Amino acid sequence: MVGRNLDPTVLFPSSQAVALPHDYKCGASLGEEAQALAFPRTRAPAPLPCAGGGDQLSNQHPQEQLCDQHLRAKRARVESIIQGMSLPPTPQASDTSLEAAFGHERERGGEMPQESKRKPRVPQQGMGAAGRVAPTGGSSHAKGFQQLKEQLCFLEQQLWWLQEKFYQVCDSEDAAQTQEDSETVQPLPGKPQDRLNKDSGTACGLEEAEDTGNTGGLPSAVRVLSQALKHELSVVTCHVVDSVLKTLWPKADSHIQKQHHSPPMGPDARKEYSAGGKCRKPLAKPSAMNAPGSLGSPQAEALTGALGKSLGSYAASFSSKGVRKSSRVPSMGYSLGSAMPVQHSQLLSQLLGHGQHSPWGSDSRESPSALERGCPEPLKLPWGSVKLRSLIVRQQQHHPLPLSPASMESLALLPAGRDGHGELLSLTPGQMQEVLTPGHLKKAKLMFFFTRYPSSTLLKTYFLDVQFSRCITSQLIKWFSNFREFYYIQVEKFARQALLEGVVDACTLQVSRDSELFRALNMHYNKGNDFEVPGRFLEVASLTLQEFFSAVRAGKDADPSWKKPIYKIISKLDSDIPEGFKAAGCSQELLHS
DNA sequence: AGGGGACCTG
DNA sequence: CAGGTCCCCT
Repeated sequence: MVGRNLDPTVLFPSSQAVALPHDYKCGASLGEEAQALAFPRTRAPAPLPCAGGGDQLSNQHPQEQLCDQHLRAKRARVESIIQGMSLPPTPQASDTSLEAAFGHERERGGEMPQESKRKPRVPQQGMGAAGRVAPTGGSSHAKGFQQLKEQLCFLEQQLWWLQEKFYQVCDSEDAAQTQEDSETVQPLPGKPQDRLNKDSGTACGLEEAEDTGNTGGLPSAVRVLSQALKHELSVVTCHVVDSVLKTLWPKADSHIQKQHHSPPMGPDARKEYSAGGKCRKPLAKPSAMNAPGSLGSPQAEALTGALGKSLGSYAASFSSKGVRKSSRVPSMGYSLGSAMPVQHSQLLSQLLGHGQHSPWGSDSRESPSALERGCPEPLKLPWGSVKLRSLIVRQQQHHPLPLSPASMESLALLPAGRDGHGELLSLTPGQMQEVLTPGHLKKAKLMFFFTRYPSSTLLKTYFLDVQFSRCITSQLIKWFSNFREFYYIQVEKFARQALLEGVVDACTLQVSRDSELFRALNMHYNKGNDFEVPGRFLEVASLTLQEFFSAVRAGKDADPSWKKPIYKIISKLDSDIPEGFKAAGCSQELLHS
């Protein structure tokens, strides 16, 4: 499936839509920035109304003064809103200043050419507390707070985007009016700061646009439209702000407390969290992502593992034993509290008519269950994407990039490391040791239903996602050797049992799907019974049983190598393996099915 | 499930 | 010698 890679332009297909000024600052730093950007230098250089800016103001046209005052008042309101949103939830947390928290982003902002500032800059919800390398000791408390800030930032950016969206509509209407300003101001095109400050007063519907004079010259119909749109925008904005305050703060407290009482995501905690992922999943959209059998889960878990392990915080695997038929809700264990921003981004996307194709890339992944389709398309990625994925994971380790939960999700869709747990060990260059995973084992077991004696060349063609080495090859060979061993032991056991039970005719020994022998074999090779065992296997098993029965009855088992003729017979009964097993990543999916 | 050794074979 | 098989053991 194309589009699963992590090319930013793919991750953010409508990056223009989410484009935010690169130098946009979250939280406390916003005020300063907004001042600088909101007011053209040629006008009042951001004086406070009662702080001695009077001289400059008095030089201005009375109407301009009025306008300035309005603008300043509105700016103050917006700033207070945003600062309020960014305030630390607890006094202890206030020592981590937002300035410091986003300092690196500020630095980056200065280096970027202005046009590229529209690059989407979404905070790393997914990495959050778990995936970030905390430079300063990094107590879990601080991490939690840091993450909250990032969530805020995320929401704020959506606010900006919302406003920009609105202005895309209004721009054409405003063009005539703003042109006269542009002669003195020359604002950068498409800078939301400008726009925000132009219209920030309408936030929460406190005032309407006509006060600002923005719509002064417009025809009344356009004006009505403009006001209606602004009103809608205000309502949406209010909802977002409200939900930030309502949803985030209580959560913040609980998280921070929780983090104080537990070590950062030990194996047990990880398991708990994975299980609890169901509950934390956003309720917003029942479609797509919450769909039972959605493919998000296993890979997401793998990613969770990758991220967790990237911290070296734990080394335990947590292979899911979930049953496929039960509605396995994807457990997006990105990190603490990540569900909320996803929810909001989806909500906003829908509000803005993006539907499933949200700029956060959380496209629907509803699809038939993995085995019905053979192997899922996200897993049919070429090995190159694994490298890409590892690259990104590594980059996130050292230089965390702002990745939204949804983009982390996309990342999760890439095949994890060979081990199926996304261990970074296998992602590090030089140590790119290919390892067979539990998923590969399961795949091999299923393949055993078709072939008992696969050659190494055959194995190579069916484990395309494995970089074969001498070790890998012998490991796989060994697996099948073990499979055969178990298989023959079982068959021999049942053959002897049949003999003891007085079976006379070997031909009466048939292995059916409800026979004990089949159940024993199926239990081992097809645990979970989520694979339709081919009828051919039953025939082979029947024949094996008969051969063993006959041999034992003939007393051939006195010969130490009495099994070898049987092996020879059985080895000729291999059948073709379905092509579906060739799909790269199939093993990953099988592991979780 | 899988490690390891003995043994066979091309 | 490498690859493969079998057997024993944990």
